[in-house]
Amino acid sequence: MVRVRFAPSPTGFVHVGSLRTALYNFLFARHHGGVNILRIEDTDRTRYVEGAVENLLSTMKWAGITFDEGPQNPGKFGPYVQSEKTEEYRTRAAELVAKEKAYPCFCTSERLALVRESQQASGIPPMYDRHCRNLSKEEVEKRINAGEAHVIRLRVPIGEIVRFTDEVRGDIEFDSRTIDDQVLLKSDGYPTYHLANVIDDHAMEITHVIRGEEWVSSTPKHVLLYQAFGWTPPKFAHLPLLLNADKSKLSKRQGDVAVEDYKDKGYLPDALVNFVALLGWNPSAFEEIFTMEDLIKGFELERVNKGGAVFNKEKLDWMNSEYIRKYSPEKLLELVKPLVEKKGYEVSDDYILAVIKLMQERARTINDFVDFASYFFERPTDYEEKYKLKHWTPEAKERLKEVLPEFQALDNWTHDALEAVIRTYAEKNAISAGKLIHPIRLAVTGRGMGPGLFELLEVIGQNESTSRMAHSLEVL
RNA sequence: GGCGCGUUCAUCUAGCGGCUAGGAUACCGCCCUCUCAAGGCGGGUACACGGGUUCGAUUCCCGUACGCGCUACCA
Repeated sequence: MVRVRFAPSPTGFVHVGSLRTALYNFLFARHHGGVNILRIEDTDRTRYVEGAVENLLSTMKWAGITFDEGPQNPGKFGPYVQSEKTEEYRTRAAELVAKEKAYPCFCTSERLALVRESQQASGIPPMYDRHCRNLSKEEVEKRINAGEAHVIRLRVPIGEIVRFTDEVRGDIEFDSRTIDDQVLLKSDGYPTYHLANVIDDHAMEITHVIRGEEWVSSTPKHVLLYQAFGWTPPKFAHLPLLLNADKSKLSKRQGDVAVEDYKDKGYLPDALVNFVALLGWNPSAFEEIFTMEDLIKGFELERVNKGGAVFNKEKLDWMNSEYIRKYSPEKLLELVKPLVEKKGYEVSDDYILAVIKLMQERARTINDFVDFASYFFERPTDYEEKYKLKHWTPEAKERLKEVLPEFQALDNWTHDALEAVIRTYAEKNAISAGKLIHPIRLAVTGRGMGPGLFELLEVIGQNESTSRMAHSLEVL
């Protein structure tokens, strides 16, 4: 039975890279009919952020990623929050000390800093100098009894090659002399990631550890821990990193990295999930739009790429617009309506629906429906300069002045009727219809692009449209 | 610096010894057209480099270069 876990630290927002890791775990579990587990790794009390867990939960729900076991729905392997089981980590650490696989270390952070400094100065790789590795039992006991602060470190064996097989990268090996005597239990009594992670993965019977590439270097430490405990390690799969445009690890400094940012900007969960799924993995040579079911069906660890993937926002935009086009107007209404209300526009659902139908093919995000197309909801306050220069000529103004009464007098305000008015006028005056269409678009929307003018006028309505035209003739 | 991982168009990728190296996004033309978008048609751009192995390497092996990750009592 496949059992995988997503194990984030509640330190704030959910990174899109974390979203992908969570997604791959989810897809893998579902593909194999296995169990997807959520575990909160909150062993660093200094980085804990209030509300982060709630935010995580709602983000996962938004993205459509579900968990079979976790803090919200505990299975029999709980607790699923690491800070709730510190006692066990301490017991386990003591067990390793008793087996001489780990040892107490009394070095102060000041001494550690000094050691590191001098190592770096002389060009030696900065590692713990194992100062406390061979303290006598008596001395250790004495100092502990005296209440001296200490940590527990892993006693890394000397002269061994530590190997593991990565499901996406193949065999990887490390010389144990390059592995630090890692701290397992901090002086505050909390475990480090390495200890807690190994204990929990074993306790929760995790079969596959699917996580980001940044963990490759610490995997030998984990392998050593499994050995020290006498446990069989799970399989490891390290995912390629998500990258900035400059190929560095995707970071906040260079753009949006929080899933919440994308949500707020009007991206659909389906689109973001689809997009992020394809960063590092591809089920097909031709298709690119996949439902969650498609993704589950096609997901294979073997097809995961090794190289990092640049998070290419333009492609996300394209994918998002694909989804917007695919959705029904009614479904979009549910998403657009809250935005309309937030802006304080008072319009009917039917009105919003009409706007959606005109904008659906043009919108890249849900926010476009109210931002980009704001002229459906309020009179434009500024007019696109370039377009104005080109189309708002004295001649155009004269012609608009001439046809305006016809618009005002029109008794069936439909796009057909509107088109007839404009085309007839154009024909009569031997000008192209565009000579009238462009200035009117500018007068009514302030913009140089958008849906067809007749449809647009029909939606905006006779009163509002004609009043905007009259207004423009005065101010422009 | 040390260790590890990686490298096909600008970007995401297909390719698992023999292909005119395919698709998508972006970009550029043309068509459609009231603008934009969509759609249709077309276009340019890639196997990091050097050695092997082989009848034949994008594909296998070894180097080099470059990039990235890790190098905390953070995860």
